[in-house]
Amino acid sequence: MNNTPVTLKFLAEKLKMSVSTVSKALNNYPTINEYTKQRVQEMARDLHFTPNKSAINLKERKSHIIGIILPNLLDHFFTRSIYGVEQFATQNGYNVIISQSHDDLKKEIQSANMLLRSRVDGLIVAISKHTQDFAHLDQFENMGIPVVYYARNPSFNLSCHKVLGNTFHGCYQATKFLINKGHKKIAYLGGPKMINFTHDRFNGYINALNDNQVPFSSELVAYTNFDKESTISAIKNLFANPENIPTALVAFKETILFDAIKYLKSINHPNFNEIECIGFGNTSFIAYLDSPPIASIEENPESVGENAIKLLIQLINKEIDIHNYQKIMVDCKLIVHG
Amino acid sequence: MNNTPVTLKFLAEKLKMSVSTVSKALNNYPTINEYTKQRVQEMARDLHFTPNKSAINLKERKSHIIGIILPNLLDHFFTRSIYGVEQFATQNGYNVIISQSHDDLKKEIQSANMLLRSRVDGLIVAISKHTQDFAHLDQFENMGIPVVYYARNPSFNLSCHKVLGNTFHGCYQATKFLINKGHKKIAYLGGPKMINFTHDRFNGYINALNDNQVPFSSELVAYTNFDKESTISAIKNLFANPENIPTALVAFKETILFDAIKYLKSINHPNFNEIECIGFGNTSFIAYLDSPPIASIEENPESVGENAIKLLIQLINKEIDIHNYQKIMVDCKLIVHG
DNA sequence: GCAATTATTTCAAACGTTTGAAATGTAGTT
DNA sequence: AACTACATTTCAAACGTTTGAAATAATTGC
Repeated sequence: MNNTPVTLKFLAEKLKMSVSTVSKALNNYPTINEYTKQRVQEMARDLHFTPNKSAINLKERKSHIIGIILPNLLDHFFTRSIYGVEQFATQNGYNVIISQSHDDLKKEIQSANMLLRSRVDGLIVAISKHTQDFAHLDQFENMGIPVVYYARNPSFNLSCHKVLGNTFHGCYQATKFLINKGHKKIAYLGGPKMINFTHDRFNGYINALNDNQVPFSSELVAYTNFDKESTISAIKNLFANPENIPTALVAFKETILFDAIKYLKSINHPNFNEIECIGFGNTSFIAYLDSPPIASIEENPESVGENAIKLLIQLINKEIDIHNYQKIMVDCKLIVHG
Repeated sequence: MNNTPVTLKFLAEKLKMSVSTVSKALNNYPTINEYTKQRVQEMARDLHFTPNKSAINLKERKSHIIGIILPNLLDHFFTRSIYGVEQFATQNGYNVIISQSHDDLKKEIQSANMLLRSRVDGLIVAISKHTQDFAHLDQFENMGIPVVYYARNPSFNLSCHKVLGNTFHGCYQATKFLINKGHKKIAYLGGPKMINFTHDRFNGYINALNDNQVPFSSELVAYTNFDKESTISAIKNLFANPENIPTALVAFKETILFDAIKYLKSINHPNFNEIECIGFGNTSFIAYLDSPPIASIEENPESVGENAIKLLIQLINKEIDIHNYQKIMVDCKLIVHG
């Protein structure tokens, strides 16, 4: 039980030398005598000296902390993205503080202010569904703290750094895959219209249809807010016209397919066995479904996270100018199951 | 673009008063004149003054950071537990740094050292599967930093603070529920034997059998390491003796039931439809399974996290002596589906 | 043996805040 | 006018580190 904390001063007194010698010895300054260094380092080891981060932070005017604001840790996209961030951050001497907004703007503002008070050296943020005003995030750049937007596209904010999945291309690939399998009636089940990706993905879908001379039908497009009721009502619409029943389905998100498939099964839809589905996600759980999607659009969240942190660190180190706004697109990959 | 950071000194110069007056005005000292306070607070607001946390931390000899080491963010138990921690930590002015060990002892040691260097004010840890030596965690207590073990029981470490699910009782309840439904042949599918909970849960199972005069058969007990192969081989053992086929199954973890159920279905087991399963977990996914478990043992991870952080903060505030080791058990709840 | 180098150590200020003690200002009392 | 009693502000040190400049010690050359 050591009451006196082991500081440089403490070591210096023990060794009967000055604080600066001790500091320089530990930091391996060339002007310090080898023998002195040895003595200091030995003593530091024996007494379990750990430099006080707060003091260093104060001196260096850095916190060595990177903040992440994201909607939710229950969504595997985000937890997987953290892997990419964490690893590279740690390697570069940064700690990561994660704050969840729960897709609530108020909570996002709170998180931002909290991280600002903590004087993070940089911020990575996946904005909430409802973020249209960016004042709480702009504060950071105004103070010279770089911000990288990732995973969700802040389209209202033109001047910012972004790392996004190439969701257009992912949806294009999926649609093309279905076309190649012979499908002519492919439905698109989008997410909430206020999420930009909904439209990017829709464009991927449309382009794939056009490029392959498959006629587009507006009856084959519907949107859901992710909740079960909304998904079922969208599905009802897609299957409303008996003259125009889809045989395949591209969904904004794999998880909404679960509700969709379950519903179609529950009503014993006559064409149920023909319907082939693909969604964004690649959840490990689909292995357990009786009628699983035939493929998944893997978004590579780890890579999205890794790109975000790499860019952020370059910005922190001023290797890239903070106003030289970057946009990085991370490719998706179609994973065919079975 | 403000190059000069807005500090107390900066405000003081602008206002032509001393740094200490500014500081005290912002902290609402009673000795400061009301009018002065107003002027200072107004100026602070206008110039977006944010107190420098590093300086405060240095002064207060606190980091206002709480570390969490846990195996994995992909496991919903842990992500849910974070909800409980985060909320209460934030309310008390603490930031949380989460570090994943990936159930790897080396990584856990690294994380511990990293958090020690960051001089966290307290640590919450769910140990890795392989942690038997606690030197890297004992460091904290030796420096007077309290540690709360949670979610996973560090049975090799007798003197420590613990917050654990009452897993014995959870398993007891589940077994009893099955008995009440008329089952006589209830199997127990445990996790890896090196995890203590495996045995606690087994004891819950056994006690429920005994208390209700259901005979025990060692043929109805098997263990898995969580991976698919291991689970299937355990299931094969449980169903090996045609004279003694189980009609119900209590599993260490809901997710292993997925592999189990899938396997039984795949081999078209004759009694498949009779078999009723229960596991620890309560995953939202089970809603999408065709043959879902009939009930789940909800472990209340949020509550486990909340209890851990509350205890930790009491320890930090010295409301409880660091050597007065506490053990808190959080109840499970049986959730019957359908 | 003494100046000129060079090697090594120490000084002192700074980072931004807090806080008890000391100083100053103001008003009230006699 | 001198004194007390407050109200208010400022001083100064401290938290633990870093780092350029200054001081000191040791070594070399002549």
